[in-house]
Amino acid sequence: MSHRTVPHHASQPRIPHHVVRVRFAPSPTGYLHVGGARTALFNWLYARQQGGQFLLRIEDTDKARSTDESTRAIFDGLNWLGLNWDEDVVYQGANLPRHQADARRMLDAGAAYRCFCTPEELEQRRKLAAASKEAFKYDRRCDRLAPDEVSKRVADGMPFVIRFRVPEGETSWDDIVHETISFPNKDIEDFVILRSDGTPIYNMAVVSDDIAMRITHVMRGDDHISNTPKQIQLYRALGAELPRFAHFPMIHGLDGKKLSKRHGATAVSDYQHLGILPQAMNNFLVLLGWSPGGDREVMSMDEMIQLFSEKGLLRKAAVFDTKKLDWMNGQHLSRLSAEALAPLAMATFIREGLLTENDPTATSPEFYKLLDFVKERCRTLDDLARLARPYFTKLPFTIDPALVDSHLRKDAAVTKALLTDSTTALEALTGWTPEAMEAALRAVAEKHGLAAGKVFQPIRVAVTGSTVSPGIFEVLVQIGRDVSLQRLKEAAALAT
RNA sequence: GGCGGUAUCGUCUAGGGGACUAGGACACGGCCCUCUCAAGGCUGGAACACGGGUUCGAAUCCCGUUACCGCUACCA
Repeated sequence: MSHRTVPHHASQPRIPHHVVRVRFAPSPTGYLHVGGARTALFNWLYARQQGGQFLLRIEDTDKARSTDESTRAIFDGLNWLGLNWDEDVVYQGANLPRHQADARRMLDAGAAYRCFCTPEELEQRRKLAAASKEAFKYDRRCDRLAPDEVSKRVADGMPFVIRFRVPEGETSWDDIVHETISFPNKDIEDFVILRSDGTPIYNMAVVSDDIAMRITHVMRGDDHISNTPKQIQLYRALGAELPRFAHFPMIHGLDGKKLSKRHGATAVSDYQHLGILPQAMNNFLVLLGWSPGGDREVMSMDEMIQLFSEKGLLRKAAVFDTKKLDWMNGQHLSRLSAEALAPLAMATFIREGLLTENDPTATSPEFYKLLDFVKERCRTLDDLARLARPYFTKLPFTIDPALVDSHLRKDAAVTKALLTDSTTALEALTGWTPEAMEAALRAVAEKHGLAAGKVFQPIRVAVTGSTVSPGIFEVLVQIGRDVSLQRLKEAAALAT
């Protein structure tokens, strides 16, 4: 049986055929999860590198599961990641008339036929096949109906679906990731393209939309590999040029199973709220299923665009193990200039009460200096806010009671003496410089017969309220003379 | 069950017939640096699923087995 093509006369916007057009087509049935984000990222990188277009299509045809809230979550996630899309968002549900028209064209051209079998009958036959351990495949009985009989049933108002008649032969394509993949057509059943209520089935809607959107490269998860031969048949029957296909490997959970909610944080927004930088998230995701080759790992967005290649695409599913994400975030955090980091850290600093909306200090040289001061020892934005807090000297300052006990009240007498001597020594300084402080404080340590660290650590706790900070002299400079001395005195008072 | 896909350290990966006593990164251990914590440096343990071929030679090519994953709806 030879397949017939349907003339394609819908008018299309004129787009040079060499321009790459890719799309991300999520269904709005939940948050944007990391697997979807990775697919979006790959498409975006490819488009940006090729100077093409990255389009967004919301596949909202499943009215029961789709929500506006999910659509917003997808927008928010993509925006946060910086994966900006071109042109208007396409809502699949709005294209129903075209989906129906395309199905109709195939029916009229004889590439598809009406099927009057009810879901119940089909279910029955499926069970029967399963019982005798046979693979069920629709037996085309309705394709053998006489034309008169078909007309009669239609006239009688009998409900029917439209099935695509899969021609004989073999369907194969040159996948960008997998090279040649091929399916014997005998293993593809005559699939439904239009339901009895007139709405399209997934494969129908996708192909109709991808043709209309002039998609040149369909790049998606490899769970779509077995949909591809069906879609290729549809392209052919519709007389449309085939896009190139790329099937990316899946992302699995730690247990090797398909990633799902029970694997913990899988929404990109989870990581946003955990203080992860968007570029670190992208960097981490891009390495799941792609490698630039060699030892390259930490990359800026621009570098990713430049380096992204078909050749580096992997075929094996990757396990989503976020241990490396924290490390990667720390790398990006320290490499970012304070000016670039400040806006990214804004939300966290506001949440932690260090800044307010539109705070002028957020763009001040002092603030940038502070970020540079602490960023290297941070892995997340939360770390950054925590470490920066002691230097907001206008804010109330308290020392964690647990630290008061462990660092000030333990050996209270010695600690008190150390703190008061240090305070006196620092007060006597003519210049508030690291060099002068170091000399003075090491002298204090010597006087007490202690290692310098034994003096520095109580001071650190006294002035930062923490056991972790940059070098203590720089800390004292950053905090300033008056506040430093004041905090030292307060800490000494606590050491009893 | 049928069809399709995949298979290198715990994890992410380099590797595309000899350069492999298999490299890097995360994580873990040790050491160095050091006023704490990071960062950084050095270092240790840790992998080519199995079996057949092809070849002078295979992690790399072919076949099979096994395991895992996906699809198998009038879901997307």
